Amino acid sequence: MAQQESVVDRIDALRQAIADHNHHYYVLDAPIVSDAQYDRLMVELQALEQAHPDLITPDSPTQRVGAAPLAAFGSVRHAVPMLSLGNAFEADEVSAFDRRVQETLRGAGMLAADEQVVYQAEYKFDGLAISVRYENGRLVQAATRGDGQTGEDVTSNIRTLRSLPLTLRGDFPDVLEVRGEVLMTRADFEQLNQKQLERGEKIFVNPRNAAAGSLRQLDPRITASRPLRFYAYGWGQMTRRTRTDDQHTAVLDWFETLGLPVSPRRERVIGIDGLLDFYDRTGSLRDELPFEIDGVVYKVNSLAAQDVLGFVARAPRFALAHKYPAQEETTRLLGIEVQVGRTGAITPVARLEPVFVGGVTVTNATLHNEDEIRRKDVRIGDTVIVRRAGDVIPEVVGPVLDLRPDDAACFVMPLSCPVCGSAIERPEDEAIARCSGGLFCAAQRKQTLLHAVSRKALDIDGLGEKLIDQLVDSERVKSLADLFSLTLDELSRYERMGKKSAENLVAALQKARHPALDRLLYALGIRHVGETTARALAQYFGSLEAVIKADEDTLLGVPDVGPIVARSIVRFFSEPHNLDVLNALQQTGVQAQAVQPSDNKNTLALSGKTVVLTGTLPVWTRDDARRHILAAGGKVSGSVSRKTSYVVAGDQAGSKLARAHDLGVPVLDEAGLKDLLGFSED
DNA sequence: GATCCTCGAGTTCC
DNA sequence: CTCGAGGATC
Repeated sequence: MAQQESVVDRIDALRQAIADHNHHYYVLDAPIVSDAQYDRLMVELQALEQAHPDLITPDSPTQRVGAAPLAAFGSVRHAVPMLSLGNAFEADEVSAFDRRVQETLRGAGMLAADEQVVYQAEYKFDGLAISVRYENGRLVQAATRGDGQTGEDVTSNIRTLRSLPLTLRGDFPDVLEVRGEVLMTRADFEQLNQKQLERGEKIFVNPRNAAAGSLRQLDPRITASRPLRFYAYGWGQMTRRTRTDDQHTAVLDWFETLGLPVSPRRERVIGIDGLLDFYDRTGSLRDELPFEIDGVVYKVNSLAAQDVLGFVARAPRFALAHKYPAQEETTRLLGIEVQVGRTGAITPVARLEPVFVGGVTVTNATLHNEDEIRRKDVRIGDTVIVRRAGDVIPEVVGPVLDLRPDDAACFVMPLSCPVCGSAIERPEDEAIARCSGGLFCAAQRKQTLLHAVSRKALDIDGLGEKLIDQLVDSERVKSLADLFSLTLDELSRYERMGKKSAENLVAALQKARHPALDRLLYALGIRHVGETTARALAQYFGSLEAVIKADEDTLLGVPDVGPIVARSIVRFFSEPHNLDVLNALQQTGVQAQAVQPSDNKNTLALSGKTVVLTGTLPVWTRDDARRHILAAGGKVSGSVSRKTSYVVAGDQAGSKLARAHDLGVPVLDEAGLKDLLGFSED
């Protein structure tokens, strides 16, 4: 008997401890035991319950994953309807909302003439709205929003969320319907997808879909394995309010004392200025939050005032959702075309039904390569999710499988180049397919020319895609050298070429006849020779002739040149066609400026240092900063590593700054960089 | 041989 | 910016 007693006590103690640890881990975000210790408690409890099945209760933590899979979700009628919120995108819509609230409250004598309304401002999570019902402190039911009146019964799935207590603590009311959002953090989402990938299961396109998919599992064991969180922001039926206060914020504070995870940021703000300020501050934090939000929500903080304001149709008049421009939208994938790049790389491009996302209308997006299309499983005719996040370049995230039409077609890589008809080849171990036509292919010739005249190469202004198209199509220009024999008169005959434009172009060509050696080398478009390698070659050899004469062994002596790059260079200069072009260039008076192979390297301020730039600097552009660093003997790199000497961070610095902190790399601002470079400040 | 780091190449819209 | 792949390093 006594032994039985102690088993009961032990089981109680274990359950209490596990609930406590869940609370610390998920709600307070401050775990007090290790995962291993937690697991040991759980294992002990399971063992005891197995030995004494009669002691198992439904709110034991072992019973989070309860019964067998469901055949279908039942439906639940909400005791108090789950409403949607009015939406605003623009500041003047928010002003109008605030004005209406003021008028109503003044009319009811609840707001003095010169008084501002007090609001609670909070995140609008991008997840799923859920209502969780507690009776006598026990979790008895959970439902989705559904149509607002009736939702789906997801009780057994919601019970598996460890952040949600199965029993409330403290001074709880008899009946409490907690309203909140189920979501997945970005980090958990990434991890889940990683796991799905390893197991060969389908990956989710974004945290929201992952959360929705996880919650809509008929087998709660699957839901239990998914890292879902819950944040409370409101309530439905509630038999008693806090006795102390009559404020929205106070009710949520009270929820916290009941052990419920409450929306982590809720500020009291005053008047329209407070609202818009919160919107702006949150907007600049948005990309760094651990979860995704699609806006913020404002609620009149006084509950008495909320009652007075009441409801219109299906939305409360006391609350408003202020949304950020969508970073993701869905649209239709009309087709997949291929582009031919300078090196012959065949890039599939998605043609999209125009869609407004992230502030611009997107019609095209790269799909990178065949593997990428397969990995994302996008098909022509699919409804796809398009994202245009912090970075500028739109991206097809993935298909909405539920909306896939029966006739959706897979992309097939063409066998021959759409421009020149040459075979398209893809080496076994490479991701990229290439047109084998070389410079026989007009697309490759055009891209090669565009590359040669680009800003970082010969920097010839006034030679855009349109003109190059015409020059190449008319066969007037077959190689880089032909550009330099263009005359004012013949240029004027091309479309959209006025006299002034033609003069400008001829002047730009004249200026480009004496490029720095590294620019010329880069302009030639030798495979594997980019800006950095071109500079290294120029430094090492000093003249174009020396580079042409160099054999593979000599080239291997150049920093950052290995066998593949060396072979590529030798091959380029042994190609008769390329030598012809170089001769022709010389004929038209193009002569690279010789470079002094430098040896004063170690005397400069930034010799041997690697600097990474991130964010927007207050005065200099990125390119200014780059040039100054190079001039001081430093290198500029794109990614932060342990070898990075400094990170120069400007406004809106992102992941690189975080990584710098992680690795203990010194961080400078623009002024710090200028100090280092010996610029005087004034 | 593995791992880390850096470079090259391709990309969208206005 | 992001990938893929070449080069350097241990």
